Amino acid sequence: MTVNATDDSRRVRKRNRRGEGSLLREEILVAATAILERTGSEEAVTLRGIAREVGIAAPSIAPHFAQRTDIIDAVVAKELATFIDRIREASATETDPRKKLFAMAKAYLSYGRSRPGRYRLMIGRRFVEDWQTEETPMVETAPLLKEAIALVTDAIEACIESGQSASVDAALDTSVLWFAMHGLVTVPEAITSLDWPDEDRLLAACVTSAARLK
Amino acid sequence: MTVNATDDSRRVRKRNRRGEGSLLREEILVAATAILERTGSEEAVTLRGIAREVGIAAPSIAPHFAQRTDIIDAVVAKELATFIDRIREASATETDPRKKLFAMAKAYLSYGRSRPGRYRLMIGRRFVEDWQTEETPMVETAPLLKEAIALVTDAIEACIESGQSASVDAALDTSVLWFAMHGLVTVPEAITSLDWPDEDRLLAACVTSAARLK
DNA sequence: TGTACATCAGTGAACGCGCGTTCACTGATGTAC
DNA sequence: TGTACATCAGTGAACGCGCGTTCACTGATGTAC
Repeated sequence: MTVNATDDSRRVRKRNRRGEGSLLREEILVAATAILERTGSEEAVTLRGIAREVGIAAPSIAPHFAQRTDIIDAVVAKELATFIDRIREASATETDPRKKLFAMAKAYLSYGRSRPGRYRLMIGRRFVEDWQTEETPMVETAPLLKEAIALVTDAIEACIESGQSASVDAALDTSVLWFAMHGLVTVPEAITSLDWPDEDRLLAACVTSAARLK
Repeated sequence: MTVNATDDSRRVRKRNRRGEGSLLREEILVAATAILERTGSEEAVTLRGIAREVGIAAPSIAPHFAQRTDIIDAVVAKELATFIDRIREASATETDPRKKLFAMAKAYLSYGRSRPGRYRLMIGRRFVEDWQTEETPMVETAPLLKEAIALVTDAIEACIESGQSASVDAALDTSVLWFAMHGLVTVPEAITSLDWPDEDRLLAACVTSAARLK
């Protein structure tokens, strides 16, 4: 019986070869993501927990990430890139602006549904951070977000031009669509005591109302 | 110098008189709410932290709450009641259904803005809980929520009847309005790197689009 | 081709901290007589 | 009216736990000669 019982459960792991030490960085991020998604809690992503998952000693994380929050930041940055990719790809699959809007909304929803822990962290992070430390700088999200926002606003404008939308302010309605999609992803997931309408109908209703489609 | 330095910072507090021991229960809830609102994190609401805030020893909480999560549950239950009250009051201030909708939406937004920690906990709690423990029973939220939902659905239906709304499914659009309001409360608060439109315009856009007002 | 050695990748024990929880206790106060 | 005492409200020291972090270390491996 060893003093530290967690050693028993440590995964077998081969040390990286010389010059390949930075591979561990990726393993750390994968483990942090897995823990986050499993627990749904940012606080549950601890250095020791990650170390256990990867099969290393906890201090081995230090050369790769100075602070625990840097790991979270890296996970968020990676997830945001993936998320925006999905939106971009969805937009590219259609040419009709109305279909583009639906495709992007569907991509948004299925992303949020398939990786709820990461989605929540990505959209909700700053809130807690600022209040707790007042110092952690935010991941540079604005350029990527603006790209996705522009895709939606352009689609709504195209719908207005083709007479498919009654919107008079595409930028404003883009925000409304975002809000509605965020609610669609998070609210039914949280409030399970109610009978929600069918998800496809909710999705369609969010898009048609926010973009004021006729 | 005492061994436990936190004793030094403990608030001065008079013990309750005989038969009034349950007053401490209220003090515990007030302290838990204060910590939650200050930190924005449910995990930051610890028994020792509450004890420090109230000015008691940590074990004194045990007779009032068997588990830490019971305190959170009690805070959520209390907040939900307050929240629904605000919506109900807002609805009662107007007779015109269109104005009713705007009044309720405004009440929703100002509630969320003024007590963001509690709002997030109230709407987002089940998510984390289920994943972590699979056992904590949810506060009985359904009846209160259904009451507020009915107020909104009724208002949308009245708008349809008076020709003010183009909605064809008031219940469905009530969900959309909820989603949009939830997004309005939480997304701009979290994503501060973007320039958001004016809040009044966002609020108006959420209501008019979700309820399909003409 | 062989070998010495610097360096890289990571270890393991130890630390102090805050946490939830236990358990024997204390002292004020209401009440029975 | 006075007093003994049961009870209520809460204490304080101690526990084991998981955490982040430190620091001296180890042993495999690539490279210079």
